[in-house]
Amino acid sequence: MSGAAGGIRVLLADDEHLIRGALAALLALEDDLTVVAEAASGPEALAMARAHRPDVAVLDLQMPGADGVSVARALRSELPGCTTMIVTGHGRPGHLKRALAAGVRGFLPKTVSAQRLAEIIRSVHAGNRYVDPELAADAISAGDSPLTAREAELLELAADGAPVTEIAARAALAPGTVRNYLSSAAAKLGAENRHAAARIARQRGWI
Amino acid sequence: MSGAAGGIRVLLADDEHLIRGALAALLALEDDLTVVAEAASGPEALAMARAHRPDVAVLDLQMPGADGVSVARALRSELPGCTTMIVTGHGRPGHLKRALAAGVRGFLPKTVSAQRLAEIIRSVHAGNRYVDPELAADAISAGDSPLTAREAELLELAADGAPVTEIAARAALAPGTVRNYLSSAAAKLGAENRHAAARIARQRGWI
DNA sequence: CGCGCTCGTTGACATTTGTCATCGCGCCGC
DNA sequence: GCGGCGCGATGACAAATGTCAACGAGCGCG
Repeated sequence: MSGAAGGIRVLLADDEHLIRGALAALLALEDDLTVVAEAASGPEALAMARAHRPDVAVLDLQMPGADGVSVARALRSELPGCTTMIVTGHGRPGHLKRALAAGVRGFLPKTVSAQRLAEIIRSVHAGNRYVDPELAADAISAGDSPLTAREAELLELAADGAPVTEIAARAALAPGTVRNYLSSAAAKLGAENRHAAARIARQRGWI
Repeated sequence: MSGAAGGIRVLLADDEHLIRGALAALLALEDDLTVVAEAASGPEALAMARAHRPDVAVLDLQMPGADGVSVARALRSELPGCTTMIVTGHGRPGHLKRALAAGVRGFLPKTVSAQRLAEIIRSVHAGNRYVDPELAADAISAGDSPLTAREAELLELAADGAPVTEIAARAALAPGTVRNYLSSAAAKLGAENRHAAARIARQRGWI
């Protein structure tokens, strides 16, 4: 099931051409790694994976269409033999949690070096897991989301600054109910108001 | 004043090791480009520029310490012979405007290819300017900030969801005054309230 | 100079938002 | 079955926020 003579077959997905191309060139220097496909969006990454059946998929977290975690989840069911890794610029604790739940085997920030990335690709391909220590520490200290499903949902609707009446309309709820949930969410997050709460929740990756 | 035998001397500043390293490797393949220094933060970029006096400085917009535009401004006065370029993941219209005001000669998103980047480096080094067409269109359609200095200042203080009283204290103003500015800013931006206004202003790069 | 203009500032008033006490519902253990 | 418990929902009340009209300071212009 592993790569052919060329070594480990890698899929690279990142919407930033500059980075993707540069990365491809750099990984190509490693004898045992072969970049067999590149993609600039979530759907494209999926299509490429179906067509080229890579051993390892290196996915950016933020891509147009579908984020890295969604792609990883889809790959897990469609191509069980393909190991997935997430690479991200700014890692939010919640993302890491969701990524691991989606079967991702590696999670690291873009601050690592290319050589380190190559090592990690080999490592996860060999069956190990790798999570960036700092991101792991953040995730642990941030802990689980204390929000109920309803609270998270309403907080997300409130995140763009919409007034309560609009949120109530969109959620088909009474305005008072909405206020109550948001108030509760803000209290749990230690925020002064729902807007600050939304910021915190987003920062932690909880919405 | 131009580069020595090695060609155009380039400084690369980006906090993402992965990208910076990969980019350096890729640019090194071009005969007429030499990466003489790399930096992972704003201050480091400045120090490196002072030490190595590059012909062209390629700066990421978002870096720890000081953003690319600040670095460009500092370089403009300290090393007039050094041409500056900004490379960014998500370009906001206001950033482009500020960058041009800071004397930046090139502004492009990370979605361009490495080869294109090399061409643009040569072009700006030759005295031309380059602005990504799409970013330019965004900037033009977004237009100038309609906010007065005070409005922008207070909107920025309001951006993290702080209550009005706290903003008033930080700005040494009466709460009513703060409300009035924020209200005015929200009206100009077509927002329902100050939080939505802050989002819009940030998106447009006006704060 | 005196005029009109804009910006910064303020307090009074209406509206929105946050807090609280309360109620109904479904679920689990006993 | 039934009492306790947590979640979802609601309205009354208090506090924060947004809206409005107004005033003074600075500035360009006839």
